[in-house]
Amino acid sequence: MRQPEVTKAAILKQSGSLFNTQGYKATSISDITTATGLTKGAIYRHFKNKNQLEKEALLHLSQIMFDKIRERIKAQTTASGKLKALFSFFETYISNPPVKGGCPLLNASTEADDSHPVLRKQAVVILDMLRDAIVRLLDNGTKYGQLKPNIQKEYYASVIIAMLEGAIMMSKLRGNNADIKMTIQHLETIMEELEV
Amino acid sequence: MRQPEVTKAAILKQSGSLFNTQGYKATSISDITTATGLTKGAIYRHFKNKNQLEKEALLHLSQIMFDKIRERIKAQTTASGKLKALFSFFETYISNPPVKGGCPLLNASTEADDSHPVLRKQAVVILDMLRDAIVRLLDNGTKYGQLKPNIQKEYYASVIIAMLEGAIMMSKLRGNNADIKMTIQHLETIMEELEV
DNA sequence: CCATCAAGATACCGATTGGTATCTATAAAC
DNA sequence: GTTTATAGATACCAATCGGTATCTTGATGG
Repeated sequence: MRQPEVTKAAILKQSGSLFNTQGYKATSISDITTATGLTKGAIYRHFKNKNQLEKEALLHLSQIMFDKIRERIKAQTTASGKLKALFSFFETYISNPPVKGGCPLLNASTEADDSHPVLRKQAVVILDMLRDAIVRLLDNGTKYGQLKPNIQKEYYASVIIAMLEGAIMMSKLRGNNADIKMTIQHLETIMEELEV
Repeated sequence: MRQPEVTKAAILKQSGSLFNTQGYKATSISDITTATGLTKGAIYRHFKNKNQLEKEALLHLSQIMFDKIRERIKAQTTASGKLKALFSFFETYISNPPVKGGCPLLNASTEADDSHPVLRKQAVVILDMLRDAIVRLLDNGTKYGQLKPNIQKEYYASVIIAMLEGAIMMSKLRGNNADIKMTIQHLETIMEELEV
């Protein structure tokens, strides 16, 4: 019954969920041992310290997120359709969250930006991945003549991410998805303006 | 030299700064005693427990924020000018922050939403105040014929707040104000569409 | 079937946590 | 000038923190 990879995956899954709901600092190693049924010995065998566990757990959370996004995007054929699929993914973030506790990028960013360089660096990487993905979608849209040429891609990527993350904060705080719905409605009108 | 109100104000100021940069959970009472030069006895005389101190400190932070916003808004005469003044206030949030550690609403929201009901409730109140202020600005704009009639005020308030908060997260994480600048540029084009 | 080595459990460490009980000192009231 | 109330200091508490050293257990290669 000894499967180190399975154990490590279980630690990442449980700790990721706890970090994303309670916060990184607020989640203790003891919280993770009770959640996993393992002991400190098992955890510190796979991760050299808590910082490293936090970093890997955040990466794991973002991978879950990106997998779900990719899945939805692949089902669409046009750039505009793919972007709208991305928006609708975020709309389900409140009612049917892929990971408990809201957006891992938002949570890690706000907790880490001033006091946790390791976590912050990992969050920057994730933000870059998200931005690059959106830029690529826009770029393909213009390349295949689905979107207007000369679109300021970085500009729209910033606007889209800002709106989605800000809306998640609002809806998460209020406990309903009214804000995220309105925000996505606006993002969809932006998209229509970009279509040829 | 005994001035309880002054002492309480100093505790709120210092603890607010610490909570907003390090996080609420990550800031200990000891951190606050060293920052203020006071002792635990002084702090627990003015606040019955840490939760209460956190709540009042968040309110104090938001008051600083709203005071600065009001100041800028008063200098403008039109609804559109007042809203643009609000945007430009958030643009200075990174380079010249009125409170260290980014937006108190964003920070408290993401930390509290799943695990800290007291702080969360206070954050909801602040979000409501911000939203109401924007709705009122839009309402006055239509009333005085400066903005188009039949504007969906709640819709635009949501969009504006989402964009500002999301942009602060991004710029704070990256350590530059490129994202917030682009986002505000977009908000200004939205405003121009709303003008008569 | 046994030796080996790593996976994981147990037990412990000093430091720090939020909180409290008690004491001292100071400013104001009379 | 003495009393009184309270602001604030000091000293302490059990619980918990992240981390480590050590031990036991289990799977595997020979």
